[in-house]
Amino acid sequence: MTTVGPPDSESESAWLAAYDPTAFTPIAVTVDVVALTIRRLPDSGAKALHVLTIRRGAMPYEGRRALPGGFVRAAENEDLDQAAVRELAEETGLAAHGGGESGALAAAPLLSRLHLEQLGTYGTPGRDPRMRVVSVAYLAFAPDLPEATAGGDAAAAHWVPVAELDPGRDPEGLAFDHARILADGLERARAKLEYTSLATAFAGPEFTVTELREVYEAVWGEPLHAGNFHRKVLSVPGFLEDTDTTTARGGARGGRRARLYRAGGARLLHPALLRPSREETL
Amino acid sequence: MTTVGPPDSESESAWLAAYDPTAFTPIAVTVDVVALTIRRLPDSGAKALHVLTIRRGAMPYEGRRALPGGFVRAAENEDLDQAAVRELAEETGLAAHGGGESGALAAAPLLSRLHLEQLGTYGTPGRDPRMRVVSVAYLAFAPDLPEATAGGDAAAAHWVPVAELDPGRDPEGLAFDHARILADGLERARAKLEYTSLATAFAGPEFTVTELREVYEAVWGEPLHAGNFHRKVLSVPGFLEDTDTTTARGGARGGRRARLYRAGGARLLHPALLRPSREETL
DNA sequence: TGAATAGTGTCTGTAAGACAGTATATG
DNA sequence: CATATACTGTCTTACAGACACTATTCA
Repeated sequence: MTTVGPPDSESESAWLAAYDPTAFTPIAVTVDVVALTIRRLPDSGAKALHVLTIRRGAMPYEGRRALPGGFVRAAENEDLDQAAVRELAEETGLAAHGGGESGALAAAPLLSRLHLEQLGTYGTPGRDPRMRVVSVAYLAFAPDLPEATAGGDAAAAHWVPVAELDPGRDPEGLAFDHARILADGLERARAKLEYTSLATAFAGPEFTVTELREVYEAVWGEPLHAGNFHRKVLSVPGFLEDTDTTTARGGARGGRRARLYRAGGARLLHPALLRPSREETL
Repeated sequence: MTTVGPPDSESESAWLAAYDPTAFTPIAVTVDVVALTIRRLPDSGAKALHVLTIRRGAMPYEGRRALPGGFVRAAENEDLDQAAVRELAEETGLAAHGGGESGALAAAPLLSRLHLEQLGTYGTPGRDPRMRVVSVAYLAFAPDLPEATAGGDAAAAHWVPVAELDPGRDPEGLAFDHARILADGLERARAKLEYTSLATAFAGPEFTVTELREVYEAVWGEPLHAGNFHRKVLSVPGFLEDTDTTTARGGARGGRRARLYRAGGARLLHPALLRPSREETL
């Protein structure tokens, strides 16, 4: 650290006025993760979008669902992205909960197909009743992950269908402002499917066009025309790459075998796959 | 503030382990603002996109350009958005620099047509050599503002054509990671022009189609076909609203008078106005 | 063989871009 | 009138959605 002169409180060039607790109101920095995956509903067997939630084990909002998250470990020089990966790994139990700095690294292989991006930062005073907390929210997409098992905490982590958390259907709602964060994350995810190849992050390394369509249907929450979808995705350059293989079997009750594809190199889709809805939404 | 039990360091439900300086590495929270406007270049007279910058008056990066920004005033319960507006108002001198909590409010009338949105959060360890700083970046769009005058600080604020800050043309570059933040802000602005009515935020309350086209050309940095642009923007429902008036005069060297429009109610454009570039960008 | 699933052909309406033309202002 | 600027017509190509059709596999 370089030593600098007098404070200049109006710009980043200032020294923190702080280190004097009487003049400095601390702000805690946390990360929260909206982790999305697609899994079958236990009852209907239909594929639906799920979000990872925990049960809070302490006040406030004790017993309520919340998004996984926690403090950024500034003392360990932890980056924001690292903190998000670490929290996700700990909550899903996908990495040994050995704690310490190895957490994020140990998770790397299992979470390798994970897509992670920053969603936004939520820092309204009062969003946490205890103190001033600024939370950097992340959005994570992953292929179907194993049932989450709580890390070391008392909190139990579970995949919950996003439809169950819909305001109105959910009597209690998520803790803090997490309902808002989730809503922002869902809108971001829905929009990104339109013009990026993100949907492939929800699928395995090889997938059929039908499986890809089910991803779009689960995230957008509406059925798509199978035939037109098929022709459209194959016409986008660089989106899908043919593996020249097919599934081993057709449908359970008959049906043609489906061709297998892997994600192509394109990250931006031209032309885009626009959502059918949002018409006359004036 | 509610009193809670023992710390549970893995989730937001924890008390800060801190207030004990030996166990707590503080993180400073700041806001930085990418403020964009469109003004004529002094020499050519052409309209170009400008960004607001200050000259740093203290180490590190003393004398270098930087984005305006500063600490969030946690002690005053300041919201992140408020902090961004306050910093912008102070740096542009658009509000009395009376300081204190009235800063943001006093700026409201003058900055009323301002569009402000969160851009992203930058918190990589080491981005500020002095201490750990997490900065929430904001993107602001405004019609041509008066020449910025430094607030109370020694720093001088100026509108700079973004082309001058292009890596390669700019020998020294912006301080900290502000070049990256600016690049992210520009890409966001360019993308948002495509599918939102944001361009009208750069224009006055009433404007011609040609003025609107100049906004798109300045932000995208490439010429557009005047005729096709004209027909296209008028075909988007809710984008433009006819005022049934025209400009007082035609062009300086002859030419028809242009019809005046104001921004319509639509915030999302259907169909979108896609950038001509980005073709075969595979 | 019948049903289920995968994939294709074709038609229609909408929209983008190229380009040329018309309308109305200034000097 | 020459010229500059605003605006419109029309043609071609591309793409989205509707719908019907063919292809292949399973029980």
